[in-house]
Amino acid sequence: MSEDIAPEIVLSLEIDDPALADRLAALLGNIAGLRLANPGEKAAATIVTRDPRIMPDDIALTQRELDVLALMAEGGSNKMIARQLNISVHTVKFHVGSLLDKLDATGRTDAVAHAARRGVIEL
Amino acid sequence: MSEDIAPEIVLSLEIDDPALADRLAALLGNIAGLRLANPGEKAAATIVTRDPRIMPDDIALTQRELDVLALMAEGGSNKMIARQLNISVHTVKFHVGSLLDKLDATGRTDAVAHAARRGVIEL
DNA sequence: TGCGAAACTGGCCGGATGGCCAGGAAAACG
DNA sequence: CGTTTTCCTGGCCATCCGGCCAGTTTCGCA
Repeated sequence: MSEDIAPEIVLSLEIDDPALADRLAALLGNIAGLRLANPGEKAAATIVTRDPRIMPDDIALTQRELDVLALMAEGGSNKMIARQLNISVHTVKFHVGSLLDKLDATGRTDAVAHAARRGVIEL
Repeated sequence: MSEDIAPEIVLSLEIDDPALADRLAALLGNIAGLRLANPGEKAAATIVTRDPRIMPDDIALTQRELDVLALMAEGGSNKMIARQLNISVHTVKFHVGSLLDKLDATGRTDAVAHAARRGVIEL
């Protein structure tokens, strides 16, 4: 009988789907040694949905665009990216333009943010 | 269409701390309507640890810098940010400069990426 | 009361960025 | 073979970005 301390594990929920969130909350609501976090409370762990938001086919990124995008996320300038990929700055600009278009972004920063949100890249 | 009455929720664990992972696995192991994912199995949700990588005090961001940073992450240009915050473009540049310095970033895109990685902002 | 930090503003300028134009080369596919 | 897609390159140019200089105001705190 280890009746010493009750190391209650606090879990927080970050689930978009309301139905799933409700079911999880109901299942986890009354388990000994486990508790759901109150709003604002810091939790030991978080339950999240790992839904890789799927990219519509019509805005699928080409391999080269993914290459450029990855280097953009590392803070690389067009010149640096060009050197990395052994292509000209013009070509980098071309791919960046396509990325801005496909990701519906206003600039390279927005493009990286959008891509990260969609799970296309991992920061 | 025969729909299951008891749609088992499959959860996967992504916990670094072995002790915490074990305790969670034990607690969640025998709950009706809930199951832990087998290796490779895709889960409805994932339990992760949210370690908010703490920002060293010497590079703590001021409130205004956080304001600017948030708008940067939305893809805002200096001009747009200036309008949003009712300050001049010069002031925005001033804060952006501080952010690049504190976040050790080469540009605004890199700054947003760094901030997101450190958990300073949420994309 | 004085001092420092934060916020704010300005000018200047080299370089980066993004949009537009126009093409060429190679591979896949019907 | 012709067509499409992807990748690649160039020029031109308006705008944006970021770094440098210098300044004022406001606020909290010693």
